[in-house]
Amino acid sequence: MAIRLEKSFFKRDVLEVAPELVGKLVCHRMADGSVIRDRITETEAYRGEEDKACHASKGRTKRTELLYSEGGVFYVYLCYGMHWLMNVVTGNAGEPQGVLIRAGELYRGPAKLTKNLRIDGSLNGVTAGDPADVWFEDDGYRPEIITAPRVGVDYAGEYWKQKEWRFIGKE
DNA sequence: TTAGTGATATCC
DNA sequence: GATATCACTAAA
Repeated sequence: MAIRLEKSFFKRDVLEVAPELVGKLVCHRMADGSVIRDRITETEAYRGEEDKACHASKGRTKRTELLYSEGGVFYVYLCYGMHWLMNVVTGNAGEPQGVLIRAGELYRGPAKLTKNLRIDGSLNGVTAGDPADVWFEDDGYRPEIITAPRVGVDYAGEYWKQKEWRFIGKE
């Protein structure tokens, strides 16, 4: 039996939420009522203004403002003009933190995942669960988690580059 | 390895 | 208004 994750699940430190999100299911209800699901196999944590790889490191702007809201809010970002990347804000309001959903069991790769789940900018700022049509489910699956350095953060410098804030579910 | 793509931030 | 940047993918 699958349990829908409560908003409180996201109101914790991103370093607690990110690994726990691995193995969970992302669900998205379509306009016609059908639901698309995929199991998360890989996440990454982005935390704080001091984390140069985090968008919030550049300061609070219209775009990053969502990261400062409280846990459970989706932060969907268009990258390279054609790829939507899906994040979930964690922690309390005022603490810029977020989990990037990097890959699913069916759709590997952050942009493929959003493409196949029909995630796009219209979901930016939507709260998970609630009346929203996007939410997370826990069906009891607990994969073994392995950590690794984050991807695509060369520009963030050695210190942040080496942080093992990438969480991958082991088969 | 490179092209393609568009929103955002930063610089006039 | 103009340009540089970007947490990517697909094709070669």
